[in-house]
Amino acid sequence: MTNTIPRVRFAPSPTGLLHVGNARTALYNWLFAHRHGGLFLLRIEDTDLERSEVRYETQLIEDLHWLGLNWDGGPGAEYEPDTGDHGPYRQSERLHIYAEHTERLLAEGKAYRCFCTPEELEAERKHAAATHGSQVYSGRCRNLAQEEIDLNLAAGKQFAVRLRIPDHPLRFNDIVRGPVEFAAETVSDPVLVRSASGASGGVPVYNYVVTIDDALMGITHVIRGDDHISNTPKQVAIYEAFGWPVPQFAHLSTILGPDRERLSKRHGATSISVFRQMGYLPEAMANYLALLGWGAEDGKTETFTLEELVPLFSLERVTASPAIFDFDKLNWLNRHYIKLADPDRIAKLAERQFILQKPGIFPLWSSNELYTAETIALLASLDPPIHLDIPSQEEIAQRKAWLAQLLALFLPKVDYLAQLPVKAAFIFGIDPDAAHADPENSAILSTDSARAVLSELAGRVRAHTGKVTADDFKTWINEIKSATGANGKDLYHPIRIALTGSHSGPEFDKIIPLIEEGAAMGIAIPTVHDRIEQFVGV
RNA sequence: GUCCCCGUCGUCUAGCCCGGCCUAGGACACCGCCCUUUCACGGCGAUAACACGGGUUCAAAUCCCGUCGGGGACGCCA
Repeated sequence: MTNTIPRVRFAPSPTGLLHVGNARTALYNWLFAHRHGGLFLLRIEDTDLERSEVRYETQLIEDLHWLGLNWDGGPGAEYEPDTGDHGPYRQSERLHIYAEHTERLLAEGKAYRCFCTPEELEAERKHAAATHGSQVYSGRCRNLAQEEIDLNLAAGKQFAVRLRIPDHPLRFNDIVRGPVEFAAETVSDPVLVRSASGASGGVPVYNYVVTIDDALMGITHVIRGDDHISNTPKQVAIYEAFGWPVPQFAHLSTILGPDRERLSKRHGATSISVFRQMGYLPEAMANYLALLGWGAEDGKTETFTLEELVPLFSLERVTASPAIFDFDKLNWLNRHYIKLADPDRIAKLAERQFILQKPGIFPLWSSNELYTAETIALLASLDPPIHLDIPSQEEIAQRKAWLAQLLALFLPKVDYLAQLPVKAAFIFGIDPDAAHADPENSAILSTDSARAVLSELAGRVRAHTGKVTADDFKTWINEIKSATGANGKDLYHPIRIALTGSHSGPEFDKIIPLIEEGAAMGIAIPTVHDRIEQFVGV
């Protein structure tokens, strides 16, 4: 065989949202292809007609693109250099191909018809579990006489097609784990094609089609999850039956939750689209996934872009042991990339979180610029005219500047963007009763000094007219300091509680303008005056 | 139960293939200190691991065997 370029594929089934484990598999395939100048294909494994849904395929493609991955063939590919030779890329569209191959195996005696009913097989399995434990198919239909087969067929008996597993050990090379060998006796004759009854009747089975597809698509390296290891000997037998070369395999270890069980929804977010909605950045996600089961050669570098990853990546360096998904480390990377990211991009994403969590604060219009002056004028000139209540460019700019101020204060406090409205909640008002009731707060507020500080503050706030500036506030604090003798925490804590509901938070210099300017531009925020009045009134 | 895979700090990992440079390196988290009215950010620092038992060898995290522990597969699911 001549030197062909490596060809890899990611072959998900569209039966649910893209799980982080599969996303990592996709990423490693992508990295491998790019590292070696190979081709990366996306193939949709939709042979389970009952569970496959188109919307999952659409979502899958979107999630993969979001992560920064692209592919050279398959649905959503940017270009398809070899659709003619290797497509289509949905298994449901390849059924005729599989049928031809089945005929061939049957004719050559490498596969046989199995007339066992599901009930019979179930009983066999139960019996095996109770007695010897090895749940290998008995091979009852393996060597039926031709007359018997004809008789069954004539009687209209349903049959599945099974592969005859050869009697030598089945071996393959795993780049991550080294050579692996299965004794023939431990491998069941796998069903290749389902029997005719049922919704998926007559449809070939995953293990079979995956092998045919991989072979026909010229896949040289099969990179997938390690839950497929025990399928591999069956697939090797299929390659052999057809006389095809067996590709290299690389089985990636499972991703576990903190309790060492397979990562699942009860551990928290597991779907790429959920992380995305929570406000994780794709570069953080990709970087984290790359690190889960792989490490750079220097043993030190941990932050990379996809482009930086490409020349460093190699399957030989992929870890064989299972990895526990560490949300803390993901968060660290996300914070890291939030700091590096273009502020406008973060602002847009942040705004979306506010729109979803605090409707009315950032009306939808501020996040898009769809309405140009021309559009507005055109609509107004119609008969009857349509008037859009659109704020001016200045107003929009104002709000953006205000958001930028807010982000400067709260971005350093969040792990992901959905936390923003929560961390900044006090800006939009506090519950004075709850603030008083908090045990830590009430301890601070119960001193005479605190009472004096707040009454001094209330007096000054009442006497003041117009916007309170950061300088005003600073002056007041100094005055209160000399009037009451309070200093340090005794001085600042009560004031901070009155203003924000908590004794800790960003500096007054930053909070005061944010509150006052926000209120002035029409955002529903209680002013400093209202806050203090309300708080001391309780 | 049978088969397969895996086992270095709490977590992700470097080192393992090609024994000595490993009194085992980095990162996240945790803890402490500094900065700071406070919180966060940032800076500095500390604690912390070769699953266990046998070999082989002058020398083992590294090679061999066994034990234990964890995970996966055993479907006419993918």
